[in-house]
Amino acid sequence: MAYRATEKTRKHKEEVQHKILSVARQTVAEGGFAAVHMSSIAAAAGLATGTLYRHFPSKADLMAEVFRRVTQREVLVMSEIAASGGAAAPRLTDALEVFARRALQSPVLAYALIFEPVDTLVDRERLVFRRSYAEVLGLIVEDGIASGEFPAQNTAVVANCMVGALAESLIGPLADEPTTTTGDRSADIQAIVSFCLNAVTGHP
Amino acid sequence: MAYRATEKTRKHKEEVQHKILSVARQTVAEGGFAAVHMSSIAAAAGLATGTLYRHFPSKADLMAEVFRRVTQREVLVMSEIAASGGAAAPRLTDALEVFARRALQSPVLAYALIFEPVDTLVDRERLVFRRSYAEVLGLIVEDGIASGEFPAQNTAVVANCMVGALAESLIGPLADEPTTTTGDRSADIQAIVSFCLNAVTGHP
DNA sequence: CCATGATGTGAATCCGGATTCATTTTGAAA
DNA sequence: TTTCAAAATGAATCCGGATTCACATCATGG
Repeated sequence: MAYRATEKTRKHKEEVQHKILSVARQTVAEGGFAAVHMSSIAAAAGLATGTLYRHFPSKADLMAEVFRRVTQREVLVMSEIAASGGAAAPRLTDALEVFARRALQSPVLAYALIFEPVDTLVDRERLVFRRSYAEVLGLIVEDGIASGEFPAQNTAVVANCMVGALAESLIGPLADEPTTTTGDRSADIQAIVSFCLNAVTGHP
Repeated sequence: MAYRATEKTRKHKEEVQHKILSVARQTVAEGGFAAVHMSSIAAAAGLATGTLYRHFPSKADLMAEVFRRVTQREVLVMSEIAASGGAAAPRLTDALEVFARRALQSPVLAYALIFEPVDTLVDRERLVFRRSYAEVLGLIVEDGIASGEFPAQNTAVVANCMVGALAESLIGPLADEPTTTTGDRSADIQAIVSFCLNAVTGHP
């Protein structure tokens, strides 16, 4: 026995992985998944192409990992808001608004996470991602129903509808190449939020 | 001068093009865009691969054309319903229901048209497609506002929200491999329709 | 029947980026 | 210092389907 992994080694390995993921994340945030190439990631991370494969079995896996990390953060932000106490309606409003504001803040990333075609592995993660959002929103709606704020309704479907409404109306338009200059977007946010609130609040 | 295109020739050319488009459409309907290969299209149409390129400059163009034709039909169906007379609310209901029913009738095609990643050219068409749907729905909402059935609202955003809600809640779930066996889907349709109607009808 | 250009053919080529792997470098222990 | 194994390297390879193209066939008008 003349070699054994040690603390230092392990730490270094972790750092490298982190570096790779970080560079990849940034690349995605700037140019979407389409802009990601193993060679450029390697270059930007100060590594050789082959080295990436010491840490990730394939580009698809790397992309999936990046996706997972970014979306986890996003969902966390929303779920924290959802978990805050108080009436359901304002919580729902807040949750929807956060989604919207964050999306408009980093449109490229938002587009990448919600719509951009990548590959099967990432698409699978995307499903999880969307479902997570739906779950968070669904929980709020359930609370509202329990407390009598909202009428009874199919929370699963309703939650999906809200996710779809947000995605389509906010990010869909971003699919056009040039990010349309805006500011009146905040008006859009209002419209979307009241759309969803009306829908959930219903009226007998 | 020893050759000139004639009626017969032109007709034949058209037939071949039609055949190609038809075969391609069917392939997409059965297996999505992923299942389309120039070679198999050619084989199924009884042609050589190269022949396809006599009629379409590239696979992307062929796909885009297929997409365009199929979606035109779809939008037409909905817009006819939208244009029928009567109050806005029932028209909106009908329009949404038609979308839903058709989507569930051919899930693979619906997924292909709404979500499946293909290529830039098709993605551009998809944008047009979605916008067309939104326009149709938006017109109904405008009618409703004009007639006092619905309160004033941002019709453009609202229309997008409805398209998103439909897409996400109906077709999103279809992204899972095995088309989940169903029947209770019609319950989902009801939930989606009332979601949208509540949203648009609002409540003072 | 001939000349001409359109149309059809399908095997060979192209393509661009992911992936591999023989080689070199580095770190650990003895 | 030496030896073993992990880690790094990056040029060469691989890949699979779109695309091309040299050649054959067909339709047209003379």
